[in-house]
Amino acid sequence: MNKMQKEHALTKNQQIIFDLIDKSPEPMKAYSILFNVQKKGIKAPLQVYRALDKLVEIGKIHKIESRNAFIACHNSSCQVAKATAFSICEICEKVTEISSAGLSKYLANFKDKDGMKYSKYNLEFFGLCKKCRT
Amino acid sequence: MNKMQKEHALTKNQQIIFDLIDKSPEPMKAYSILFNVQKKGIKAPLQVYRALDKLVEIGKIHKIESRNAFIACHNSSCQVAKATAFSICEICEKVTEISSAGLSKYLANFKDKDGMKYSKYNLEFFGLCKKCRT
DNA sequence: AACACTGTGTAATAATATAACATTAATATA
DNA sequence: TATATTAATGTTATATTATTACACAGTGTT
Repeated sequence: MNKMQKEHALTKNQQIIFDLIDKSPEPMKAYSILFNVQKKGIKAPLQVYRALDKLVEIGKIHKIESRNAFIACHNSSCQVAKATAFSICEICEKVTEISSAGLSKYLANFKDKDGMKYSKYNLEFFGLCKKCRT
Repeated sequence: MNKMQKEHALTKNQQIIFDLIDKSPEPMKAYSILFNVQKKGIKAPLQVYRALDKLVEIGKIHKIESRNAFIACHNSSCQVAKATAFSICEICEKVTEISSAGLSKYLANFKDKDGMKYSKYNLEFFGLCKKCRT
């Protein structure tokens, strides 16, 4: 734990929404989040989207782009959301964050034809999970 | 050209929409497509989405998930949309399809912790393009 | 105090995508 | 040829996802 890397204190709305996503076994969609936090006083879509934007920015959650849904980061080293990879089951829609040193190293070092390197990426793998394969 | 691999004949709507996307120097969004083809008799969003779905399915176009936009496939070998990679400039939004044998081989062979292999994936790299870097 | 910055609350609306139903065209097979 | 089947179309309405615009509150500076 680096003291310089101050733990980002969440605001009330951010904390409520992060807790909900973090508890969820599956990615949550914005309006489903909204529905679930209305009893806590968060009434409008914008309140949800603002918290989501911030949580994504600081790397506490990730957006699954192909599903328009959000998942808590389970990659402890992930302070900033800049290099993400997921596996997605096309039947049950289970999503798992992939943390593979080899993969992240390969992608972080990947250069395109012009020799350009990219520090930020998002990768989504699709297939069938163990359960759904049987 | 394999005779068994019949060239998919596009229907009228599919052809109109493919031509438009193919001509476009940048990814196009569904409602922008709709606006542009209304003079050709395509009047409703659903007509556009149906054509887009089919075109994606047969690999003639790809969806840029992080942008909700569509780009024509420029990877001649891409008969089916199952393994895609793009670079996206965060300033000018220029999108380029990456065709790297090394990358696609690496990803096609990637196994997660459970030994699971995925035949389908989508990868989006973010950064600054040449022009925007200067 | 004045200012900048971040977050909040609220209403309205924009942008993206699908459901449901009726019809027509294309393909296949009896 | 007839008929069954599948894929595509046309249309209306609606669902889902996300942002704009504006007013205000808290915190930390200068």
